[in-house]
Amino acid sequence: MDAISSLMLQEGWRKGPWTALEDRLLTEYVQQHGEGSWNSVAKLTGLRRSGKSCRLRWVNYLRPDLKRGKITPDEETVILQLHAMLGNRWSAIARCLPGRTDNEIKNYWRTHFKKARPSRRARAQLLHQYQLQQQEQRRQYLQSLQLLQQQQQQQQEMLLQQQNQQQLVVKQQQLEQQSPPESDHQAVMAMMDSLQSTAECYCSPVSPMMSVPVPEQCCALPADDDAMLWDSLWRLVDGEGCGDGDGSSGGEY
DNA sequence: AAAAATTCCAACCGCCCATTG
DNA sequence: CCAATGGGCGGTTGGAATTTT
Repeated sequence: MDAISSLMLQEGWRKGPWTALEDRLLTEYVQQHGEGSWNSVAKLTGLRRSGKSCRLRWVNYLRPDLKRGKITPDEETVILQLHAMLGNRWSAIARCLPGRTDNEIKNYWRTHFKKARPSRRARAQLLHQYQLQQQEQRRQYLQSLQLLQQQQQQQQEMLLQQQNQQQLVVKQQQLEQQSPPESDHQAVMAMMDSLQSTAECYCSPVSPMMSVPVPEQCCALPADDDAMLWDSLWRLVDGEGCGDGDGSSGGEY
């Protein structure tokens, strides 16, 4: 409690819910003197309320032109459109909705549209959807990986076959030329080396696909504590959202 | 049926700006 | 020019009512 508030209480200022009598005194004051000069309400009526408190009570509750009851779908549309344009400028939005107060609109927005942590049931549903999505992504990934490996294997086999055939042709040509046994042996060894290096190249354990993290590593999430999951989910959602207009609010949205 | 969670809303708080003396 | 005051505004709180578990 700040110094002014404690001083007000010491001097007998009332706080909290208004009584019917206080409402009547305030209404009579406004009828006689009009709106404004709120600090003189206490002096003239004997009401033990601060000027600020009187103004708030009048503006948000006692004003005769206030519209009671729930916000209508039409009003909701106006609120959404204006908030998209103006951001959290509740008083400006309220001026476009006769009979509604900035406080009312602010409360309505916070209750219905503010991005908040969803209910337990909603969280469970979202988590279930997320898990199903992850399973399907993992399945598709493994399937494509398998297909790619099969293709690579086939290519490798075809290449080896081609090279073997070439090797046989060359050897036949060399035999026909009746070259000396030493050089023949060297040529065969060289060809063997060449084949070996080609095969190694294709069977290399560091193929590009293998550098991609496996799904199990990608999807490693804490089993019990879903806080991190929700944090990242809301961050994802935030990233897709349209932002907050003027961005003037202090960390709430 | 009861406890826990969530929604709703009146009221307050603190900051800012305009006015006044 | 400057401090005091009044009024307006957006953010936050507290508790009753309602809904969910």
